[in-house]
Amino acid sequence: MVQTVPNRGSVSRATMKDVAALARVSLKTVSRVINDEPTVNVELVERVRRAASQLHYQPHLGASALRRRDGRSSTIAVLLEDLSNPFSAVIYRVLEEMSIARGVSVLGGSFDEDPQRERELTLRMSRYRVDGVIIAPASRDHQYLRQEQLAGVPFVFIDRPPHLLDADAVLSDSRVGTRDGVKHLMKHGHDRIAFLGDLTTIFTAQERFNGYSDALAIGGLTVDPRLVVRDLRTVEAAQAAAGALLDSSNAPTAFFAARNPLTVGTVRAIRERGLQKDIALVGCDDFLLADLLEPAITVVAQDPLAIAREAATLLFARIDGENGPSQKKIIEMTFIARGSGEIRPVPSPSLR
Amino acid sequence: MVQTVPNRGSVSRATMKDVAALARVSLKTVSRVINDEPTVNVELVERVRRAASQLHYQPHLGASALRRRDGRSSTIAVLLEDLSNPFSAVIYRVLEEMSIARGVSVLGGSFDEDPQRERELTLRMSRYRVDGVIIAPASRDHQYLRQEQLAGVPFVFIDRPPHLLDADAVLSDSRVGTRDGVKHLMKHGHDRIAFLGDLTTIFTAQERFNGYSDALAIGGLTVDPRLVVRDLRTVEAAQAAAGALLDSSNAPTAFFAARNPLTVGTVRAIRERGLQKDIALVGCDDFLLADLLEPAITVVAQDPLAIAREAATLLFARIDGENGPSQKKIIEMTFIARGSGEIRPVPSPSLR
DNA sequence: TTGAAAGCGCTAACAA
DNA sequence: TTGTTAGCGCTTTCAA
Repeated sequence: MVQTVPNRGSVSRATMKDVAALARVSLKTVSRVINDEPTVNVELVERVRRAASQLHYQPHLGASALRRRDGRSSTIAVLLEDLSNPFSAVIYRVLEEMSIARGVSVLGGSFDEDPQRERELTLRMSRYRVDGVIIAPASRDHQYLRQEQLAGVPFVFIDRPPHLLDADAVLSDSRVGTRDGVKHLMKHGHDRIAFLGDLTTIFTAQERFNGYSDALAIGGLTVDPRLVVRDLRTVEAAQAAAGALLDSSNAPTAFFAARNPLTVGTVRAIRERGLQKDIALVGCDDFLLADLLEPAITVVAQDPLAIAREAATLLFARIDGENGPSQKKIIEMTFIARGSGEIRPVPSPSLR
Repeated sequence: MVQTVPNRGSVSRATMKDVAALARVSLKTVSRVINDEPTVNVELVERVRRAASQLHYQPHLGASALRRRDGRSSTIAVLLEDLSNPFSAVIYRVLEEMSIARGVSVLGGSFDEDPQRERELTLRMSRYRVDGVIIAPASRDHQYLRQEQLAGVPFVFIDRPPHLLDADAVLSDSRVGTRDGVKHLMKHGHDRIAFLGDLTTIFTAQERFNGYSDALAIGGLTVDPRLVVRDLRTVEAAQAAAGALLDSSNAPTAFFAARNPLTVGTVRAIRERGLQKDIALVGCDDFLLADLLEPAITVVAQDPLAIAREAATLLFARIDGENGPSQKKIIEMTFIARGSGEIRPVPSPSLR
């Protein structure tokens, strides 16, 4: 019954023609039954269904898409920075869920902040004739997508807005979120707050830096460039940068880390030096177990679930023919105080 | 230049025919150039390339697949429990990476341990005529995939083996890994070790329980059913179960948590009671920040990277025509001592 | 080396 | 209500 050698390609799949022959009806009648068209005699429906099931018939979506007027492939593309990072993974999962409910499958892609790869992946998706695209872009020039748009493919940008292209977008209010996070530190007496940021080319990284500047300005402080380190990508880079700051003669009393891995790197640097009770820290983006660290990490959290839901809603509306002006949805960030952001500055000039 | 209203569907895509007309060659010559067939005059190649680029031509993979002999869709399916959990996310990401390198895209799906959904999703993938499938199944009967296999679609099972179906598999050595983890606790003086496990229907969950029994047997101990709680799915459920055990009259001195969320739930229960210095814990599966908790969590780690690499290698070999007997690859687990597993039992009979 | 004709599996348009 | 014919965009086959 169960064979030892996987039997490959020995049997070809049944087609509508085969089903039609077995059910003794025309090809078109099978097509009608498969597509649930109501104008078919119940008896024939029954006969076709039986034949299809007997032959294990599975419709060929590609062939169907090729011929239909709308050309729909029942596929969307979801292109994110890195599907293995928790923020992206949650977004992907929600999009998948909402797509499945519509009978649509998801082609996924990651491009790690590489604009060149973004372009390649996106244009590759066009070869699959996806019905729509949700993208968190790495590049800052999206004119190359214009042709796709003209061909009728809707794009929804998430996390970062489109540049030189008119398209829907769902964004977090990073600037305000960061501003509030930094203000929170200032309220607790800090005036030497370091900022660790991601690539300056990334929209949200820039927004977060702006929010940091805003907060300082509101408090009558100015940005001290010696306390700002940007273009950090990894836990290790952030750990090194935070460590160097802590070891310097004018060490900060608090950190704002503008992205998950940078927060983790900062925690490590602070821990290494045994300063976890003395140095304050607010992170951007929540992460699993942030509440189990000691002290627990205060963060400004994005809402990946809400972002994904909004994005899917916008995309499917476009796919269904909505063609009003492009929409921009802003999802607010949430401040979560847990301990690390409520540490007051240690009065002594030398911390160690 | 940039319009206000996204222009949808106003322009149709260029086809090979259009490119042929512009380049003043036949359709077939365009096909040859697009497919990099060597037998085309350089001058014509140049002309076709120019025309294609001018028209923003993108080949239609669906149409191509429909006609070609091998019917390849340049697509594989990756079906996992939940793409938003870190273990799955890493696997997905690696598979995506290896696929892209071959010019193949990935259709993803999650089915949350629901056998019914597994079946629906997998059969849906068949409508896309995917070239192969990588699956971490929820069900224990995979005969329904037989037809797909016969139609030439290779399947590679990961994390859990195929049942009633002959197919390749890449598995972790959960039983041995767990056994070693539990033995480690016994070596540190524990003889009342609780086991928290996932759904008993899940292969790996069963294997891990067997490993636990093995370790106890080797040490001359027997399984105390009052210390075993299974069918736990969430952090909250594990937290409640671990808490109840800790509060009981014969509380364990150590825990083995057979899956990530269960480990986290156990940590929470122990913390709530201020017992983190008294109760030992070994978790199955590593997780981010396990080393930053206090105490840091000792785990038996799987290697999702290696699993994904092996699985992709097997799958692509099958796609390339390899048709030897089905393979079974076992990936060893790694023991990582970090502190929580090295706590010795507190001598006093009442811990609190 | 290049091209013309047929047809992959399906749906649109129309006829019976 | 059912069937026939044409053709979606491409590759195969075969002829030039």
